[in-house]
Amino acid sequence: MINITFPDGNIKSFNNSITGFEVAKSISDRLGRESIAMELNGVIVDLKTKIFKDSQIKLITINDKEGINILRHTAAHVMAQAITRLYKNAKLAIGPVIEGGFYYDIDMEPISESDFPKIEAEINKIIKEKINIERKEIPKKEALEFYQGEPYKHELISELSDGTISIYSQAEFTDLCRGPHLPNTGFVKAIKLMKVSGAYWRSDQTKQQLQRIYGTAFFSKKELDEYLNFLEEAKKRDHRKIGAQLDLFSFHDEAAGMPFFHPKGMVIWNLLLEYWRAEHKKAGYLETKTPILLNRALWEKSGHWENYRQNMYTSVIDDTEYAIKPMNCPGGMLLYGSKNHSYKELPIRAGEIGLVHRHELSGVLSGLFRVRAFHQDDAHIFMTPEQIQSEILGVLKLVEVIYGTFGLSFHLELSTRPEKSIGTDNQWEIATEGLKSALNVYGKSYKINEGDGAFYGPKIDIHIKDAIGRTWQCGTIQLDMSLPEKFNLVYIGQDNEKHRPIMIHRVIYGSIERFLGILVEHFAGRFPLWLAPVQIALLPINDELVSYTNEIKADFENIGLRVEIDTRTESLNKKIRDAQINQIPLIITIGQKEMAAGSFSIRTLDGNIKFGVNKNDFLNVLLSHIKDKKNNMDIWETK
RNA sequence: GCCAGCGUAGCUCAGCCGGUAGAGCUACUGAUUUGUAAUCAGUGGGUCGGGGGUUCAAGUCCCUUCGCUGGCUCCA
Repeated sequence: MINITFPDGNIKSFNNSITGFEVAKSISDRLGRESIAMELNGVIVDLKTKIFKDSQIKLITINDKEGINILRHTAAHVMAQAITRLYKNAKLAIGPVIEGGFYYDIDMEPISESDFPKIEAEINKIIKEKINIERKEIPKKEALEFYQGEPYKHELISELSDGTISIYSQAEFTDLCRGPHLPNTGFVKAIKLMKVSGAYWRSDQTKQQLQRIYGTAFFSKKELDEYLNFLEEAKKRDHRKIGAQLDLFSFHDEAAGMPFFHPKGMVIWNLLLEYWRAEHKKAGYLETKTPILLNRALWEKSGHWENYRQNMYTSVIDDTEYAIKPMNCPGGMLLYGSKNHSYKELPIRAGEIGLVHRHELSGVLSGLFRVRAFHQDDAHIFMTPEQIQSEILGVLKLVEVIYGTFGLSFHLELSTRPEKSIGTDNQWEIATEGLKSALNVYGKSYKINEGDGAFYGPKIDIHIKDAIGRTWQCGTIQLDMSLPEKFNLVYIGQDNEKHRPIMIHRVIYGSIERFLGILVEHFAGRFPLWLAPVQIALLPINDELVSYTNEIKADFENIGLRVEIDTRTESLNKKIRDAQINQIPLIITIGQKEMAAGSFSIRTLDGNIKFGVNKNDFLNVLLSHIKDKKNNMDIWETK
């Protein structure tokens, strides 16, 4: 007899070599049906694993978080099985679980999404068959022999340490796998192939290109549908689509990856910068501007010519080579170096809305999210080592204020020294500790990415979370120990000696283009009043009211509101519809009643209408809503 | 840059096995003067992404090039 301890502390006795499944069934039929794996003494294993000694177990059911990864892992096997049935020459590489689903890299003839129905039909057949999934452990030697005809598996196994190797079989299909897996294929209730793309074996361009087939799987059709709805929702928010609909920006073949901003897009752009400037001024920043085109000698000095050359646009002018800046920092270094600095001046916080160009690979361009020309809301802070902590804290506080205004929450990640890096151990120590202590004082928990820092210094990355839960890295704070050295930047200390300043690069919006794109998706095109390109649509209900409505328009414009009047000879319904489609937050219809009473009927984007609103009451509410940069669309809400 | 898919009017899309391009919306014109999500009628608008080829004939087939989409890779 052995004793099994459950998470709630209960202990039950069972016969030796009982399996997890039998334990589950002994508790309840339902648990027997819904359990798919178990945590045995802290390790997640198959439900069929036999238990030989007193153990702690936690059953994992289809309702547990761990369950979904096991499911998707099995789903990847089921997909691979279906493909090997349909494509006899297919050679399997790897098939991991990823966020939102799984993929399998397979060496096979190129396929397209039109092949999916056929594969899915085979997958569903395998699921219906409820094929038992068996784990076997065999010596490495035997595994190598078994996978003689599968070059990728063979390579993977040969790299494993000697000893036994686990393989999983379901009917004629066997795959090298650590596991665990579902008890049988019938547990995969809802599976869908998502997309296919090329991927290199081991991500190496010189190696064989494989077909990477993506899929996702859930324990129920309902969850799958919910997930597909989420993707649908994300698609609806696509800034490329909304940007065109709302006439914010466009792209043209003549300048691939370089956005053109339309007047309405520029309204948002300018408001973002206006706000940025106001907050930075409060935080003690100065604003600077450096040229876009700088000669080769500068880029050689900064190291970009050597390290970043393939991303830089270059040109020859009067026999001299020039490069269009991909980063603002070298220009910023020249600015600092253009005069002497005393320790009394430090910290110097020099902001720059800098236009940079980077020649990104054609395949990676994507709307405003990945462009070849963009503006960074850059700033270089020059300081003494003692000021690191307070300066980092200052940036974090600014980040909090600015993101908060848009209703974006965020989390922090610290990246430390990578293998390939410059600088001394001591410098890295000071810099990394400086960042850490600032983060600790700031008090928000953060994630550490060991070895993920820039070659010139450690950094803090700031990831924001949008309205539908997606995260985006926007802000970053990078300590740079290299550039001040290369440009021989100094300040005169209290000791009357020259000292090397510590420098940080930091951005908050990151790329203004990209941040604007994120905001489009975050708000789904429904910008809060303070940001809306057009805040109010004025709709006279007939031609006789046009001149009175124009007077109101002039009044509104005089107090700084952005207003459009719709004088087309269309029905009121049509005008309302168009204003709503254009996401104009407030629609004011002007009829004889309003003109007589001097009041407004105000319709908001949610379709609610308030009739007979007093003009001054309305303006008071409206102006304070805008001034406070409120995110809620309901201007009548007081908080 | 690599793989796959796509590119027809300002927008969304149709166009079969090759036979010489079509709808809705938009724009414009006219009528209608509208009370909270599409009034009616008419007119205009396309070197079918560019170049080359096959063919009596190419939006349709082939090659090439540019761009877009999804990935890979890169970047961080």
